[in-house]
Amino acid sequence: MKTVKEVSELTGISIRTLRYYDEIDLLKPAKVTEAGYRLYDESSLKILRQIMFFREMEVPLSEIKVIMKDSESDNRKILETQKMMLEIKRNRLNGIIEWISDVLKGEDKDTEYQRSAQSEIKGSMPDVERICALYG
Amino acid sequence: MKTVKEVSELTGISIRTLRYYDEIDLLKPAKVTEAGYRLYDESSLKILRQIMFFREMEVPLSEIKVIMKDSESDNRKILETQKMMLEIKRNRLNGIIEWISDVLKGEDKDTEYQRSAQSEIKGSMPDVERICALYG
DNA sequence: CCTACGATAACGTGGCGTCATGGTAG
DNA sequence: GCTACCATGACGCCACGTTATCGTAG
Repeated sequence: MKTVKEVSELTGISIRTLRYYDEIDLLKPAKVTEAGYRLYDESSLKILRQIMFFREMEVPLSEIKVIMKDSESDNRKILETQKMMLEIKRNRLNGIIEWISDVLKGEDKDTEYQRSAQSEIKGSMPDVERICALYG
Repeated sequence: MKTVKEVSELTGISIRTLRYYDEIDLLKPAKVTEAGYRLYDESSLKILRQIMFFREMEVPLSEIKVIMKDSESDNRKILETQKMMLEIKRNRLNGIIEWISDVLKGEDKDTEYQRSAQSEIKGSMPDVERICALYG
């Protein structure tokens, strides 16, 4: 049985968010103590990780709730749904990456994209650092 | 010169959002008519598409503003930043897909994941339809 | 008794959606 | 003069972050 702080540290989900998920009946604690303390078990963690996944896929919490209820305790079904979503997303990414690569190639020959004042890779791209900090 | 509705239909960005981006100085219209009508040109559309990209990558609008200002008119730099972000994301997706595949394989032999009441692929996975409608 | 951690209000924020009300272009 | 579009408030919503205030476990 884990407290909110322990779960938070294990999963990266904030305590506030755990409270909120309890409030909207998305993830109820496995037990609540006399004093009202939320306690989570292993099964809670598993559900929470699935919630985290769908959230990363930008599925609204209301929809996640339905999914989790529909496929209640059918782990394989959830995993297959997740795998499918990931593959769709990866394929889309590959498409965009190819497209950008083409544009970058085309830009060297100045096709359709006007090139800026020589580009010259100035300052080794400070943007990249910003993004990595945010995103990597 | 395109009106808000035209831009909205071309890009899928709502009129409200265009107004909001104007309001927060993220994307100002190229011109404003006497009567206050917002008018956008080709360059506006290009910028808007870059904004859309970063938004899809979950970069907050405040950060997008900085990026767009930093790399002002340096198209190649923005594109390279975007390509890098996409590759990072794709690689992460591949990792997760592999992981799920392993879990699904392992589950057949009942390793570590308890299998649900036989799974039996019931109803050809209604979740999948939900997700596709939302997500595909 | 102190400190670290728990709880519940309750208000704030980002990124818009959604009216309501009124001006404008063709 | 009608209709389709434009504008500006202003309030609503989701998914939390952030105090503020108070109880509790060790």
